[in-house]
Amino acid sequence: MPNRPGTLALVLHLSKAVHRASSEELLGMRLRQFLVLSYLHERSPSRQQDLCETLMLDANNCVLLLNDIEAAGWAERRRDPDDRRRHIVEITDSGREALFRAEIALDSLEDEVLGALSADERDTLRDLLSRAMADQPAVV
Amino acid sequence: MPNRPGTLALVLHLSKAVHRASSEELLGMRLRQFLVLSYLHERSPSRQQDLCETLMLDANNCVLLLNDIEAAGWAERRRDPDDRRRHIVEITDSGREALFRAEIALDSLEDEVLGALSADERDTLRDLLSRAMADQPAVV
DNA sequence: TATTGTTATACTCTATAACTATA
DNA sequence: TATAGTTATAGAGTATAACAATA
Repeated sequence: MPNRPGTLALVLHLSKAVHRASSEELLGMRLRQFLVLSYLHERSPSRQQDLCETLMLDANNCVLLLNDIEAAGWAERRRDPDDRRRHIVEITDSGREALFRAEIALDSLEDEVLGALSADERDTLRDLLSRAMADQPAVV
Repeated sequence: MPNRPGTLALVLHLSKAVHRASSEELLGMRLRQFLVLSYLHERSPSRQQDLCETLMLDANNCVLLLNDIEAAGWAERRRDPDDRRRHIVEITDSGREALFRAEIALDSLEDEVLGALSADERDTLRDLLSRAMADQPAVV
């Protein structure tokens, strides 16, 4: 009969710890907004649909999130000329600056949350998580 | 300027993938109930307060969660004779059985979510996560 | 007076369904 | 008819404050 706290349970707990440790005040934005801008920083312009799927957001949720981000001036949406039903999302210079500041803040938060691990161990952790995520069906 | 998806962002994404992949139907209980029973399986009887702190649950949230778990017959609460303000929580045989079935289900889910990693790599991941979690301030 | 647990309440996040426009 | 995005609405999860019982 298994009993040790499983790997997935640990992932859930650590995620909760990150949510608790992060605040809008610290990042200058909400955590979910940060994740969107991080995505856009790597792939911009990007189709709204791809963004939603990769970040595992409901279509509805995605719209509301992008509304706020666009209102903050961090990204812009425009119609795809090839298929006017689609939206193309692109990060703005202001968005990159906000993202940069948030990343600095998140680095210090990472020191806090992963303080028990050495630099090498954090690299290992990151590599393992990255490969696990790449295999997720929802991710494009 | 940093740009790679950070380790913490990966933790958040993987956590979301776990939430998405798990269902009450699959586990026979809710994910949050599973986490409580897992805790109790290791430390039972346990003070309600300790349980709340370790699982990073609000006092309120903890009460509601334990209400449901107790109603399902998976755990019991009783007053602490030494301090009648406190509650002692103890898992029941029925709770252990339900936990066991859920763990079996979660194992297959782990295969799904961590399918990209070898057994050794999963052990490494579990070790790193476990040590990171042990260092969290909220955890008793 | 301080603490543990509970209740009441509201807020955030997420999910479902119906609607608009484009194809 | 089908799809991308939006809107409206409800549900789940979480947080805040007031309360009761006990110390």
